[in-house]
Amino acid sequence: MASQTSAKTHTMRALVALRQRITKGELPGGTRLFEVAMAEDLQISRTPVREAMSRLAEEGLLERAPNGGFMVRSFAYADVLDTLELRGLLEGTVARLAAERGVSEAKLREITEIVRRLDDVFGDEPAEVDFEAYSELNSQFHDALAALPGSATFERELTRVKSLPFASPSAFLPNESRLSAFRRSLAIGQEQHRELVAAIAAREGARAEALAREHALAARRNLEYIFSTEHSEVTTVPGLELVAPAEK
Amino acid sequence: MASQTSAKTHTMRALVALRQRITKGELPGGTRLFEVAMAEDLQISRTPVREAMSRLAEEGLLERAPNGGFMVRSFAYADVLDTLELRGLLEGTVARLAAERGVSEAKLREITEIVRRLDDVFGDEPAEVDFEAYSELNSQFHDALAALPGSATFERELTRVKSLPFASPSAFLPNESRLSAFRRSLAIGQEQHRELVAAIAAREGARAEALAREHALAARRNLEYIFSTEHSEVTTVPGLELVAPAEK
DNA sequence: CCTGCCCAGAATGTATACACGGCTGACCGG
DNA sequence: CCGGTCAGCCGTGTATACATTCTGGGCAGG
Repeated sequence: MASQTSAKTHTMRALVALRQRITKGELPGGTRLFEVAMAEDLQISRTPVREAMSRLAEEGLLERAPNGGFMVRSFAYADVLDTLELRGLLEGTVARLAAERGVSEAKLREITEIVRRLDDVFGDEPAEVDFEAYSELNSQFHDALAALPGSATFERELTRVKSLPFASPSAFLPNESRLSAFRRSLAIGQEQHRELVAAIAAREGARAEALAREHALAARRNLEYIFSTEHSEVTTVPGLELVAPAEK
Repeated sequence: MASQTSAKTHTMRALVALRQRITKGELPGGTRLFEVAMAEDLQISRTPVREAMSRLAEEGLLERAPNGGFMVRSFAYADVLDTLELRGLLEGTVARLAAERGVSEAKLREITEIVRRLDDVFGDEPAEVDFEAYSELNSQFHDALAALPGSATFERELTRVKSLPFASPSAFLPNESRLSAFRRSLAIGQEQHRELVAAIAAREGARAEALAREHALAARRNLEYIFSTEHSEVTTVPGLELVAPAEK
C-alpha cells in the first residue's frame, strides 16, 4: 500500500482522492467515471470505489448517469450563483428562526465566543491577519449559526449546501495572495457577524434574516469580481476550477 | 422469485420494498438496518441491498450510522413542520425567480395548461372531484413550477425535498375519506395556482413569492389539523406514519 | 466489588468471479 | 451502396468468500 492518503478505509481514501480530482478540475464536468478504470487507477477494488462515488453523488459532486454509472456534475456560472443564493436563503431563514424561537444561553455564549476569537485574529496591525485561523473560525461561526434554531432539517440542508466547495463560507474569503486588497471586506464581514448575533439575541427576526442574507451576498460579489477580472485568480480559490468555462 | 415488485434490477426492488416499509411505519425511526438480515429477508444478496440503502440515505429516509451501517431516520413533528417550511421557502423563491427572470412562452403555456386541466377536474358538481386526477395534476403543477426559472440548483433541491413522502405537494391533499369536509380547500388551492401563474406572468416577483409560500402553508395547516384531532386520521395520509409519536 | 482486559461473534469492509445487457462495428445480403 | 443483423466487448449488476473492526460479556486480578 503506497498511497495512504491518511484515511482508515479504502472507501474513504477513494472518496478523498476522487473529491480532490474533481474539485481541482482534473475531471471536467460531464466526464463519465468508469468503475474499473478508476479502481485500477486508484489501486482499490471496484466495491469501495463504487461506494465512494455513491457518496459523492450524495454530496452533489457527481450525478448518476441514466443507465447506471456516474458522471462529474458540471457547474455553470449560473449554477454557482444560484447555490450561493440558496445558502443565503437558508442562512437567512436559520437566523430568523433562531431569533423568533429564541436561543439557549449556552448556544448564544458559544457563538459569541467564536465572534470574540475572530476579533482576536485581526490583531492590531491589519496586515497581520492570520488567514488560516480566520478561515477556520469563520467556518465554525457558520456551523454554529446553522445549529442555533435547533432544527435538524435546516442544519442538515445547510451542511449539504456548504459541502460544495465553492459554497463553503470560506470559499471566497480573500486568501493570502489577495489579502491586502480585501482586508476591508474581512472587517465588514466580521462586523456583520457581530450584528447578526446581536439581532438574534434581541429576537429581531427580520433584521437577523436580512443581515444573514447580506452577509452571504459578499460571496456572490467576490465571485463576480473574480470572474469579471482576468480569470487568473480563479485558480487561487479552492474549489473554483470545476466551474464550467463560464461564458461571461 | 415470488415478489417481483415490478422493477428491473434487484437494487430497485430492494429500494422500493425498503422505502415502502419505512413510509408505512413498519420500521420505526432509529431502527438499525442490518445488511445481512435485510438481505435474507428480501431474498437479495448484500450488495444490491447496500446500494439501495445508500440511495435511501440520499433521499433522506435513512441516515448513516456513525460506525457504518444505516438507521431509519426519525422525523419528529417539528422536523416535518420545518420540512414543509423549507418547501414553502424554496417554492417561494422559485416563483420569485421565475417572475424576475422571466419565463419562456412555452413553459408558461405548459403550466397554464396544467391549471386549466385542474379546473376541468372539478366538474360541475363539487362532490364529483376525481381525487386521483387532481393529485396527479397537482404534482405536475409543482414540478412545472420548480422548473420555471430554469435553475438546475433550485429544481434539484425541490425535487429532493418533495421526495420525502410527507413533503410531497399532494401529501396533505384531502383524500377520499375526508373529501367532503375539505372540498373548499381544494378550490382555494386551485385559486392560488391560478393567481400564482398570473403573478409570474406579470413579473410580480414579490407577489409570486408570497402566493407560493401561502400555498405551501396549506400543507402545514392540514398537518396541524390532523395532529390536533384524534390521530385516527394519521393512517389515511400516505407517508405520515413514520412521523414520531409527536408530543403535541 | 469493581475494573480492565480479552475473546468471541456479529456486522461492515473488501476483493473478485461471474452474469447480463447494451452498444458498436463489421459483415453479408439486397 | 445502404441497411439490417449478429457477435463480441465493455461496463455495470450481483453474489459470495474472506478480512477487519467493533462490541458486549465474562473472567480474572487488584
